[in-house]
Amino acid sequence: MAAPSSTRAGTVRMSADERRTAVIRAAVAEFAKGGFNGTSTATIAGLVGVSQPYLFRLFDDKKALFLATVEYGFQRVEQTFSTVTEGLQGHEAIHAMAHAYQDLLDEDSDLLRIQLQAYVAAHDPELKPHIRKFWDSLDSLVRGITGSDPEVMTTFFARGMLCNVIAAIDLPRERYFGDFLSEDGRLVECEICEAARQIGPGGTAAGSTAAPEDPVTPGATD
Amino acid sequence: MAAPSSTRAGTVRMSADERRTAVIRAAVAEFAKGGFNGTSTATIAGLVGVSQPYLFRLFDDKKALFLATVEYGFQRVEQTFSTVTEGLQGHEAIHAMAHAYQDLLDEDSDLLRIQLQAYVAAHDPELKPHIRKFWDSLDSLVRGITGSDPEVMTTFFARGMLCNVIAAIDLPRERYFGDFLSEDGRLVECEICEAARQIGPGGTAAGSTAAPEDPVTPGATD
DNA sequence: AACCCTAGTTATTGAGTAATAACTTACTTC
DNA sequence: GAAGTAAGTTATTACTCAATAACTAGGGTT
Repeated sequence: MAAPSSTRAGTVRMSADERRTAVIRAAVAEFAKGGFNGTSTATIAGLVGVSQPYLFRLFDDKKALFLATVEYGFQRVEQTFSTVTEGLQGHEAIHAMAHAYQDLLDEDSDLLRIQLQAYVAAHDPELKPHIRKFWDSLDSLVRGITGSDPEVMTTFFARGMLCNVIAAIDLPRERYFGDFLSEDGRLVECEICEAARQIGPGGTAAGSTAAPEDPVTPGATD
Repeated sequence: MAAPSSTRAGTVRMSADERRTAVIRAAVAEFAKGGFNGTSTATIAGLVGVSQPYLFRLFDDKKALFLATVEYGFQRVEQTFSTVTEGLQGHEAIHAMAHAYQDLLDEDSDLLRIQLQAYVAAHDPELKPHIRKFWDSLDSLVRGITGSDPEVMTTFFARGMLCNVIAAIDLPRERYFGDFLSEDGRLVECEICEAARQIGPGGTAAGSTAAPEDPVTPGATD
């Protein structure tokens, strides 16, 4: 295993794929803050320690970079859902997902904020079809777990969007979700449960938040 | 009543207040599309038929213009809620608000989209306190009607945020709300009803959508 | 050692954009 | 009708930013 060589400026030299991954990771944080129009490619490049023009050899243009970043964000959410629902079904699985998503408020609010950024960026006709695709993918995943129960689907996504807004404007989470938390901070009862209980085995969910695997580099040794 | 005189370029001459109103109305549409960073002051100025520098005599800077526009958007929503709940209380009032908000999807989706734009713009520390104030104002209004019932509050705002996203990425409204519509297109049953029924008089709501008065010019003769 | 491929750089351009300054035109009022 | 005030303009600045072009350097392979 050759030691990674470094360029003149001290930057470690990587394969294009590795660099792309690094860029996307940094871009999540920046785009989550500034959105598509409020984030410069120079800022992202600076964050990963690479020159601004080099970004355009890794990505066709800014939109491609943005889309790759948003896709990564959605994938991480999907992976979180997949992880926390492993071995669960029906009510318990839904409960676990809702719980996990709310926990992202504390653990990785960038994932929530970049979703909102994606939605507003969807005004661009070039971006919109891709962003709808990401949404649909998430919808499919959840739909499979809820059994397409329309009430549960609506409530689940509605509450998710409220989480996103809470993250964006930094509202205290307890304002809208606090009453469903027990003293250990875990979600114990909610309307999703109410509806979900009808479609699967009941009981108190054993939902715990798993640190989501990174979908950009499936087998990466960080 | 003197006929409005026109300037050399054919633009009608207005009082500063009237012009500010006109600017804000145009700005709603533009900011709803492009957001704070994606909308140029020149575009807005062009839309109202005024030179770009003149905007800065009507508003301190771009942020002030944006905030005035967002405030206007929130006020219109509040006014819609006030109008449709007139004479109603409890379950019926909540139902009417939920109904009215969903109807904005078809009637004035800019009001929903500019909300999302406000939320993402709240990353700016100068804007955030104002935007939270707008949110809190809306929260108070709804809270007064729900009697602060936490479950209803959460469900109501959650569904509202889902509406916003549906407007932004142009999802078919039926996907998440369609099952609660009867053949005449009106909302007939939803979870909000379920929860709301507990806090007020039951029955089928007679909610209808009122065209909201314009809060920018309270007594304007358009 | 000559070649080639890939990672990366510097320099530059051209367009867009918020904001300022200084000027002009119209209405009002004495 | 002169003077003041309020509405609006043109011209300009200082800056940011995406994207291109052209160049450099490292590491294999033959």
